Amino acid sequence: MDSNMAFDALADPVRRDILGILAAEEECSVGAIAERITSVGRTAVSTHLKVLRVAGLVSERRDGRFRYYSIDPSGSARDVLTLLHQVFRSGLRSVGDAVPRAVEHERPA
Amino acid sequence: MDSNMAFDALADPVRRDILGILAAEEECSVGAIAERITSVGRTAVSTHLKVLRVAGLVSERRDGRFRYYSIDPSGSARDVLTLLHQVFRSGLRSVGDAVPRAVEHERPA
DNA sequence: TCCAAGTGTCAGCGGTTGCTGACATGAGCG
DNA sequence: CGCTCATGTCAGCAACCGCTGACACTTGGA
Repeated sequence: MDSNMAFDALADPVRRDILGILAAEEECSVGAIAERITSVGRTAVSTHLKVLRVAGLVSERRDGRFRYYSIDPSGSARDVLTLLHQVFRSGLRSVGDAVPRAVEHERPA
Repeated sequence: MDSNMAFDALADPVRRDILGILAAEEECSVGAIAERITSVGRTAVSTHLKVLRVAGLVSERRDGRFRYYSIDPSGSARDVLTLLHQVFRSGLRSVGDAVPRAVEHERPA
């Protein structure tokens, strides 16, 4: 039941902001993320990244003094999505159809 | 920005339990739900249902002294799913395909 | 009209969480 | 080596959250 932590991690607006940045940037160092997050300091960003990593939503790559974080699409996000689909199945047929199609013409920056 | 409340509502395990019950029962009174939730009392269940309702995840129908709650698939759950799909797009192609198919052979208890 | 059932609301408390500043760690560089 | 940079970790505090018991409200029925 790893999705417990994932749901918890997703509940924080700052953490969702971080995920948004990573979704757009592909890979980002802690400092680069902290520069964009103006609501809290670097320490808080570091802690948030740990929560996201433990929850299995992002992955970490170390390179020298830097640590690069990126979205982990094969992590617990799958469980979250699956669970939500099971609960809200009816009426979500359109989302399940529309979203993957919208992904097609998305520009990978 | 209604999905903020939805993410927050989904973060609580008891609330996810309630959603699971409603997903299986189609429609349920507060007392019936509280009977199945053994971890907390009726008061807490009532409060949780309010959170879920304000967040746009469940809908309420009043009938006499009873209040029947049910999943609201057209509520903010769509926004949550859409947002998650946008963030975790890559590698979720399989989920977007597999889940709706898996729903087919789900036994309507 | 009175009472019981179903539910919402509130005060109060205990536990949790998130933020910050200070310190620790570890890698590059002179 | 010694210094600096990038980052993690910790203590402490303030804010928030969830649970419960008591009470209020509404509805249905005798």
